[in-house]
Amino acid sequence: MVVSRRAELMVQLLDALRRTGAWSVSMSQAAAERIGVNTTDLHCLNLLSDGPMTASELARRAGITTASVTGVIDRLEAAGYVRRERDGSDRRKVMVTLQVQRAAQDVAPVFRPFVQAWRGAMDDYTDEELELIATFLSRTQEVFQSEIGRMRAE
Amino acid sequence: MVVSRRAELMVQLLDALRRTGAWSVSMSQAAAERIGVNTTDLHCLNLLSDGPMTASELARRAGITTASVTGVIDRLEAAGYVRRERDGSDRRKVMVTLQVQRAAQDVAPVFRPFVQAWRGAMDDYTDEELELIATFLSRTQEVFQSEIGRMRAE
DNA sequence: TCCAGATATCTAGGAAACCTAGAGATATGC
DNA sequence: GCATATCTCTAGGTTTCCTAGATATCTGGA
Repeated sequence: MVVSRRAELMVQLLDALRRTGAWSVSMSQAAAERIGVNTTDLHCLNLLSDGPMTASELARRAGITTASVTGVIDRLEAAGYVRRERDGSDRRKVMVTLQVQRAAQDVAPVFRPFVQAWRGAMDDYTDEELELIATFLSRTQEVFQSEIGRMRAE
Repeated sequence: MVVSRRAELMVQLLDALRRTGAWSVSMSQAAAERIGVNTTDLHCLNLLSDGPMTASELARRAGITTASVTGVIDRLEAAGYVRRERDGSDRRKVMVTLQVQRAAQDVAPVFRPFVQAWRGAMDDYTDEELELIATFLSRTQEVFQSEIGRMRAE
């Protein structure tokens, strides 16, 4: 059976995406261990780097219950990585803010060697090629986001 | 302060990689829930799709202890997703083999809508562009692999 | 050949993190 | 003003993970 070059490429690319995801999980585990937090807590720090959010929203985005997120915030706050404060306009809400300086101080050094190696691996791409890749990642993110939304809705 | 276009692009790309990793975690959670396994077990299925391996190697690659992997294999075997068999040449070893047909039957449908949507998002890339992206993912994987190795070794 | 040490997996028991259920505090709309 | 809804937290149970050590098997040297 003849398979088109295109179809072959798509299978190959999908496989690469799957494997990259697997390696990304391993990287998170290794980094979390170094930093001294668990992988869920590190994932939450990652999400919080998009900006402050309420405890509920963090729970929703992290895929855990609001009961569990209380523990996550407790641990991250004790470590000094986040700040918890009541929302002024709605005092039921708890805004969780990443302590950027403090978190970067502990997290950045762990990822620095990776980032440097990865920059090196990107050296021979042209700016145009990097833009193409960035767009690819954005599109992939969008698909993840909408499909996850659909999966959770159904 | 003036920042080069290049440096800006790298920061942007690194950020895209970080976010994509975060979405990938959410996708795994949502998929695992649908399939009816936990995320560790799904991660192991993912690793086993590279081919059969011993219990120890699975533990090492998944980043869990050999004690924990026993439980993982127990659950996956009970669900019919893997087979456990003693290695003929070294009877201490347990080879774990993905039951491809059986696993695909339950796992593929969960990812099918994502794959279709993602294929759609890739439609307007040329074959050459897809090859570029595939190479980018391979390189990124290699960096993950070597850096994780280094992190665990130190 | 036999045995000591190494290796691979599993079992037992405890710790960590997650979940469900519901309480307490605050907000909203009639 | 009060009933209902929303947001976070607490309490208690479950699952999954880990550490420690048991069991089975292999390897190499006496």
